[in-house]
Amino acid sequence: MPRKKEFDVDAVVDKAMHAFWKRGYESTSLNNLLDCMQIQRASLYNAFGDKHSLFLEALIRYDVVYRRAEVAKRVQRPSPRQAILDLFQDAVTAAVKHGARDGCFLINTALEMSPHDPDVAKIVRAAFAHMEHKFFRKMIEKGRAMGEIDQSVVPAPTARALLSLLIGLVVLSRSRPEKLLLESIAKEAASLLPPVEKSTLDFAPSDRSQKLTNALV
Amino acid sequence: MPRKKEFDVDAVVDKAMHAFWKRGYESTSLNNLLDCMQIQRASLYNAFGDKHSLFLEALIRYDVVYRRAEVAKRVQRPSPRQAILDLFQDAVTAAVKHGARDGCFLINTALEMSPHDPDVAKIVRAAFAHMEHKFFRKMIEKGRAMGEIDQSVVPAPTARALLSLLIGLVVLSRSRPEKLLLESIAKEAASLLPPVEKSTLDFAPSDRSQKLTNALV
DNA sequence: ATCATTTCAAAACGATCATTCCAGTATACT
DNA sequence: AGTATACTGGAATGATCGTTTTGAAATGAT
Repeated sequence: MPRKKEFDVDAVVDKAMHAFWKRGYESTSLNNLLDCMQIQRASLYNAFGDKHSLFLEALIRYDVVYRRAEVAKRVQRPSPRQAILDLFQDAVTAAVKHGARDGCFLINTALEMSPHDPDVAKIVRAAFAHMEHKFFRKMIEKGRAMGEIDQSVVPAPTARALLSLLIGLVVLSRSRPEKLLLESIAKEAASLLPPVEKSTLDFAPSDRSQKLTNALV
Repeated sequence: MPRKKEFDVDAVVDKAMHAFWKRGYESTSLNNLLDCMQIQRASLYNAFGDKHSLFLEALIRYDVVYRRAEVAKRVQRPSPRQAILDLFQDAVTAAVKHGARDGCFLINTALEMSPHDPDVAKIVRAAFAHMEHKFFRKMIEKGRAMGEIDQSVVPAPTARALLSLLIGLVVLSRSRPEKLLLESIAKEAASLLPPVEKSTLDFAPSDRSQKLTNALV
């Protein structure tokens, strides 16, 4: 009966996602979207309803395809502590690389729309929570259990601090994409994750004093 | 010869600032602005040129009146370390307080406009740099000199990390304004600023292990 | 072949956008 | 008094916004 759809829905949502990612919601016009998506007006309204619904689909797609899939890969890494530090390093590399200055779609959206748009707020909240619990906290707990991260590191608050540090890094990268600056932030993440102490002392010096400590034992 | 201006320019820029702060640049229409500023169209264009110029004035005013004046007050505090921690605590309090959910005008703008607007980018860059150098780094150096912050804390990278942590906190507060979550981030700032060790050991344990360390001496 | 649906292409909708222009009036200087 | 300027209150501009509608061609199942 019906004629078959002639475009790949996922593919055009992906294109819309990149358009919204680059310019935000308000600054991306329907004409911009149609140019990027290479479909007709009627097709867009038929497939997605309206601009706002399309945006939600694009945002969810970003969360699922870009963030959660990425997290799923990284959680399998053998060293949880290194997985966290690598995430920071990769964020720096991505921010510095030419042409990749659009930051994070979720963070951009969190500021532009979350406070005024409940639908968006819900997605953003869930995405941040996922990153906090399913990556940072999980990796810290795993690292502690493996004896790779010191027991003095309390998983929940440290996970939050790492998320906050990462978000700050991404925000800063949009106005100051200098590798040195961003890298020194990434390095501070390590300070929040002191490795287990090999010394016989029953307390844990910070990562910063690690060298001196090792000289003592 | 000329008739005197009948409105206080600073006062109307201040009102425009709050309008832009709340909704961003694109979502704030001329009519919105006129309603908030309580002046006529002609007066706005005569006094400021156009919307974009008005925005720049509003952004500069926010930086100078809100951020730099605030920093100027805080740098005079007797305890540099406490001044930094208080800044975080105050950020949490402001974010949680009802009706104060608009975040930071500079951070909002950094994401909405910086990548596409060189004029804005310049102001934002300078504002972040001011916060980093004239507050965080300066306070760390002062704290080290006073013997309040451990010598193992390297001022420049730690200042950057604290700025990043603060920005992350403010971003998160817009989608997850839960006091407990934000407070635990604020507390982690202390981990980056270990106080000087009173023990006879010549290395510095982290703030986290402070309690155990004190039990030893 | 018929009919439902999707496609393409374009026009048209009403609303809103930033900006300009206008006439009329009030104020402050020479 | 005269004149330059800033005010008020609108109207008007041209552009763009998101969305709806229209009409014709293409497609797929009964």
